[in-house]
Amino acid sequence: MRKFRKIPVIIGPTGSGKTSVAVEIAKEVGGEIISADSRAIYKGMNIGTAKPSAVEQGGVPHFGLDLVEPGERFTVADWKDYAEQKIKEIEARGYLPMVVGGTGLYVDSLIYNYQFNEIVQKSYSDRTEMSSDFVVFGIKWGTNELRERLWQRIEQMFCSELYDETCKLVKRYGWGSQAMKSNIYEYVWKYLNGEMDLKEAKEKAFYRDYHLAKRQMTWFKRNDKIIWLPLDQIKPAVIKYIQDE
RNA sequence: GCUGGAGUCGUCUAGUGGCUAUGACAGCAGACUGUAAAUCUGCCGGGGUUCCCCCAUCGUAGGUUCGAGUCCUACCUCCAGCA
Repeated sequence: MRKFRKIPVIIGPTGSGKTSVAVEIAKEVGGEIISADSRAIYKGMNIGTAKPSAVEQGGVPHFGLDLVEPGERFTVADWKDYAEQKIKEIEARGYLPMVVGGTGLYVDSLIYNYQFNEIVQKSYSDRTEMSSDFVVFGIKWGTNELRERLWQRIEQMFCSELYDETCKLVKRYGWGSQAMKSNIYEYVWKYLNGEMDLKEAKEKAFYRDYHLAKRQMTWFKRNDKIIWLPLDQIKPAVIKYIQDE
């Protein structure tokens, strides 16, 4: 059994290509993926959250998907406990845990070992050094390239499967939960109801995505230990890092 | 060609004689340790010594007025209707 010294973490804004590159790496090094994504935890939200499909998972075990129903309470603290548990389990089986996702708060709760015992307002400046158990790789894109990718993704997403998914979600959960309101489902629904034309719905969905990507980048900028690389250099860099250990 | 309507920031928009030209979207930057794809903040005509100061600005050019985005005249552009 091989013992890895550090757990690779792959982060990046939405639409940066985390999922596919992580799966490729996992296949080569015997990895299993823990998703750090606050939307992928919800059952029934698949296309609209760009959750990796069975095909996209490519046989690599994924954790952190479909944990709760929309509207159910699931906090950072819950996610941190879950992720730590999974890391132990995966390592016990002799595989490499990989943390992959764009929810900065989730990732930081793990790599900075946030304590949630008591509810105290803390800030970024209060936190301690990043844990040496992890190495963080960030997928870097130029503004225009990322915008183009996000737009392409929106164009592909708007299809009958997404419409079906939206209708099911609305019927089952309504609009009460934050999970529903925060997504592109709102615009899909308005389009389906004739409140927006297709162009407008896609535009709004795109802006929501892009704004999210910007906020994610603002968050990640605080961590100067992140190794930023273009998408096509992530895989070789991560594999080299693992093999050199 | 005639008649009517309209031209305000990248886009849409408020404004009908009075202090500093609204608001939204987009854009930029930032905060954020218990639902974070959430929530929240600043900038957003140009320049500077940036809690302040200077200059510019509502299609263009004039005019009326103490004072004009607002009223008047001409011209330009767009839209609608009539020819």
